[in-house]
Amino acid sequence: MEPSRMMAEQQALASFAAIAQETRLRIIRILVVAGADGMAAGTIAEQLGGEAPSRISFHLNQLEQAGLIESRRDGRSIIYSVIFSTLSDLVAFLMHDCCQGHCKYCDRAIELFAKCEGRPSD
Amino acid sequence: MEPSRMMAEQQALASFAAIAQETRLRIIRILVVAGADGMAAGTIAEQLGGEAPSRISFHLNQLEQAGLIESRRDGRSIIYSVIFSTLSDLVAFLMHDCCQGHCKYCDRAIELFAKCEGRPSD
DNA sequence: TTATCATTTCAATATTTGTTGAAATATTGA
DNA sequence: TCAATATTTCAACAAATATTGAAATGATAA
Repeated sequence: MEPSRMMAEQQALASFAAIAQETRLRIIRILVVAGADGMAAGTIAEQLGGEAPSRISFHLNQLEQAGLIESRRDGRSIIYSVIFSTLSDLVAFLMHDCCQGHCKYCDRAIELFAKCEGRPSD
Repeated sequence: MEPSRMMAEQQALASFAAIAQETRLRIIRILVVAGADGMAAGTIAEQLGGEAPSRISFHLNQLEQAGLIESRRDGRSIIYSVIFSTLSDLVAFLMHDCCQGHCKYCDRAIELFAKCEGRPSD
């Protein structure tokens, strides 16, 4: 993969920092399951066991700043959803760090992974 | 992949925190290139541009605590090397978070990636 | 047109993480 | 043994991150 298609290091660092936190990793997992529909902030908080709203809001904001999730308003609620391409780029970045791009298995694995992006098996 | 073969969440959190730092990410990359031979702490510090030894030592320790690298003494030097299996498990963990394991592409990608572990193309 | 609901923002505080320089430890060679 | 080398450990400090509760914002419904 050419460097131009690789996630920038600063973006990768921000993404790793974002998911290196228990609550935020749980949020990502919840949103991956929710898929393209996304989920309201309040529903996420509920699934997390009713934590303080300001706390959830703080972590949602961290994830959004890192480019891992995005939000839209729907009536009173704010709906968050995961940005699969960022997650996918992050996996590819980590793979390349691991094998330094001189392994045919990784290139093929990245190629396959790019076809996924959270969609169910087809 | 069965949950039993999956990296534990706490291990994943520790690994993400470890690589979510510029100096440490650079160390990982240097050590991936160094491969199985590893590299002495001083040589790593040199490649990083001659930072304070205590600082490098601090970050090497963080990476070792997270299970991403290991060390052995060789004379006066301490040689660090990357633990490819941890890196590889981390990629697999992130992939599963992304697609929740219901995607055939990911399963195949993980299978391929497991064959790599930093070895050059063969 | 006010009350309520969903969420964010803010300020205070607590906690964790990173940096620095000096001193300690371990190994080797003179 | 003594000096030099390689690295870690420690204590002090600085900076970044997380939590809390209260107040502010924005949307809807009575």
